[in-house]
This record gives sequence, structure tokens and C-alpha cells, in this order.
Amino acid sequence: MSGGTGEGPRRVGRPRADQLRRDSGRPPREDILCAAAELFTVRGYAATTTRAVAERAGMRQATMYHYFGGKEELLAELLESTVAPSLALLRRLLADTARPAAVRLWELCRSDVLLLCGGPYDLGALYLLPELREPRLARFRRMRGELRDGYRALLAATPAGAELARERGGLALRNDLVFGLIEGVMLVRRSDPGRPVAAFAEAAADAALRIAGLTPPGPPPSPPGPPTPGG
Amino acid sequence: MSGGTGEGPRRVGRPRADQLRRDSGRPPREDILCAAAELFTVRGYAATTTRAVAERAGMRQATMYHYFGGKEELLAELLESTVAPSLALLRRLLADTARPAAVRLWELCRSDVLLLCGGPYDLGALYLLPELREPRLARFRRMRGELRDGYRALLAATPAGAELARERGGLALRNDLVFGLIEGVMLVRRSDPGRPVAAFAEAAADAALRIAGLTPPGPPPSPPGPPTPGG
DNA sequence: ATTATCTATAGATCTATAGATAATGC
DNA sequence: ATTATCTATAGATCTATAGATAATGC
Repeated sequence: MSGGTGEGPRRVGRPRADQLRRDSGRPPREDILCAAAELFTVRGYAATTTRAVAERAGMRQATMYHYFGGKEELLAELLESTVAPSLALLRRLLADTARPAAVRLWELCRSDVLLLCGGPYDLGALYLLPELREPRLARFRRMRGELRDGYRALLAATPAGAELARERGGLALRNDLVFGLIEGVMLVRRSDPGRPVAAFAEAAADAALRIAGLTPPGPPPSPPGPPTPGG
Repeated sequence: MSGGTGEGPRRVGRPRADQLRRDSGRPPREDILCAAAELFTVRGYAATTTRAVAERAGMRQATMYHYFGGKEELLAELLESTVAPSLALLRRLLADTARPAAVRLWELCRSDVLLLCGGPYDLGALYLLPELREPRLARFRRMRGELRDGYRALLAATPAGAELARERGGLALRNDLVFGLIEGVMLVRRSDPGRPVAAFAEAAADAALRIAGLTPPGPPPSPPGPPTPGG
């Protein structure tokens, strides 16, 4: 029955100084990442101190170094945690040649918008940081490049993409515009954060397809028939 | 003949310590703003120190305070210098009711992209800074809001806009997507900075119109006839 | 006298490390 | 013994001000 309802501090190691803060239930490492996510996205990376991150995670500044080597490591981990699921979905979609490429592109866009704006912390804002060029983030940038290439492959497989490829650089430019809209979706979201995310993600995916020169498919390929009630 | 070819330091005040640096010809105030523009856009605002700005402008850190109250003042001035010409163009376009709204919207988009990416310093990157929420920048945000409203007014006056307005919030959402693409155009530009700006600006304006649900007009409303040579 | 700059610095940070401490585990 | 945390702090900043200095202008 030990380790039950989470009341007594049954943990190894010196207790925390700030006992008022109640246990989040998550391991400290995740607490730190969450704190960093919030502070980096709203205050910006450079403006956030290691002290601010640690205190928000409920520990003293120095304790953070037990888990992470520094701020850069936090940023790298947050960024990679955002691209990784996107890359996973991309690979599935690239293999799924049964469905039209336009539909798959739409789904990728929608999913990415949800990843960037759907969580509690609007991680998409991290994509706008000027610190993205830091050498420590090379791995993230490589992953992001792979994702962009995936967007291009899907775009190229659409009817509009075939047309674009006839002009030198036409496909790459159009794809950068599509990809840029999705990466910068935080800017759109900021202007009215109250909008429901699900509908917003679909609208953004629609917009991406329109940029591409395609007509947006709409979420379920709804069969013709009587209108569903409550729509 | 005094003040001629710019050789001797004929200026009032103590001479600068760093005499190696040759005179830019601009007044020191502008030198500081240029330095700030470069550093803020590439390193980020929070990561740039007053010392870095001053030294790049060819003076010692303390001297900067003779011209500006601090970093925030620099950022505010840079941002406002970017929106101001855009607002001026907007007012002209709103009055120009003879031409179709879609054409005017396209022109506004193209001009904004040039403002944000056309200069030597890619000021568009400043639009992505998380520090935009700082209270000192309230005036800039108000100007930006006015610009966004102008976008919406133009969009509403197009055929697609009339259709969008029939759904609750439809026009605002679509307009935010258009405006967001333009504001975030730096993200697109970053992925291939080598592209010629003029063509890039037109492609971005095209994309904005496609998001809006319109067909891009193309730069000059070219009259029907034989194809122009060298196109 | 006026001006633009300089040097010097107080005060307030912020990062990263060293070493102590207070738990549990065995 | 091991672990997670703490306290304390050295060293390196960074901002903003005070006051000196070296030009031109009158």
C-alpha cells in the first residue's frame, strides 16, 4: 500500500524547501520542461532565466542542473518533442498511397497546427525564436528540414504540384509558403486566442491547401446523403 | 567649402575613441537604429545588449544613452517605422474605390512583404519577437491593429469577402490567416534567403489572395493581346 | 558655452559549480 | 550508500548614471 494516494513525501533525497507547493505528480524532469515551455513561449527564451524556470517548477535554481545542463538543453528538448510526432505522422502518410496526396497533405497540416497550438503552452511560439540558429539546435533543424521535404513530396504528388514543378523553383517556393503558414500559425492564433483549436486547425489546413492551389477537402470525406443533424 | 568631402572630423564634441571606424555619413542616431535593427533581427532583442548596439554603431555603451532612453525605445522606433508606411499606403488604397478590392488587397500584401523583407535588415523578424507584448510597445500594437482592420475592410469588399461574412466569425478568421501569412513572411523567407525579393513578394501576395479565396490578379492588370517579348 | 563623447562604476543581475544536508535503501 | 535537494558564492555579465574631457561656436 506504499506510494498510494500521494500524500506523504515518500521520496528519496533532501526535501524541497518550498513545501507549500503541492506535488504535481509528474517527475521533476517533466516539471522543469513544463515550466520552461510556459516561460519560453510567453516571455521568450533569452528573457527567461534559469532561476525563473526552476522556481516555477518548484525547486531552487541550482537543482535544475541536476536534470539539465542548461537552458539550451531545455529548448532543444522542447523543440524536438514538437517535431518528432509530426515526423512520425509524415512517414505514415507518405506510405499511405491509397488516399489522394491532397487529403494527406491536409491531414498533416491540421495535425501540425494542433501540435503547435493544441497543447497547454502554444509551443508553436518557439518556432519564432531567433535563437533557433544556435548550434546546439542543429538536430532539431535537421528534423525540421526532413519535415519540410515531406511536405514537398506530398505537394508534388497533387495535381497542383505536378503543374508547379514545371517551373524552375516553383514547387519549392510554393511549398515554403505552405510550410511557412503552418510554422507561423502562432501569429494567427495570437490575434484571437479564444477560437476553438479544432476548428482553427481545420481552417489553417484549408488555408494551406488554398496556398498550394488546391481546394480543401474538409475533414471526413462525407458521403453524399441527407444532412447530419446538429451540424 | 567646409563640410565637403567628408574627410576631416569637423564635428562638435569630444572625438570618438574608436577612430579606425570610418564615418558612415549618417547622423549617430540613425547609426544606432541600424545597428539595433541588425542585432535585434539576427540575435534577437533580449539577447542583444546595449553595449553590442553601441559598439556596432561605433561608440561606447554609455554614449547610446545620449540619444535613446534604452533598448525598448529602440525597438519601439524600429517597429513603428515599419508599420507607418504600410498604414499610409492602406489609407490611399481604401480611398481608391475605382479599382477592385482584390487588386488593392494584393498590392497592400506585396508592399508589406517588401517592407518586411526588402530592406537590408529583414525587419519582419521583429514581428516574431515575444517581447511585442511589452507595454512600451502599445502604440505599435495599436497601429498594427489598425492595419489589420484595413486588411479586413479590403477583404470584405471582395466577392469572396461578401461570401465569408455570411458565416459568424468567418471573415475575421480568414482575414487573420491572410494577415498572419504576411506578418510571418520572414519564416518563409528564412528557408531560402537567396530568392529575389521582388518575385518573392509577388508570390507571397498571390498566396495571401488564395487564402482569401480569390484568384491572384498578377502585378500589372495586363491587357489581353499578343504575349510581351522576353516574358 | 555648448555639445558629443569618454571613463569609471554602483547595483543588480545571472550562470554554473562546490560542498553541505536530509531523506530513503540496504 | 545513494539520491535529491539545499545554501552559498565566484566570476561574469549588463544597465544606467555621474562626472570628466575634448572638440567647436561665439
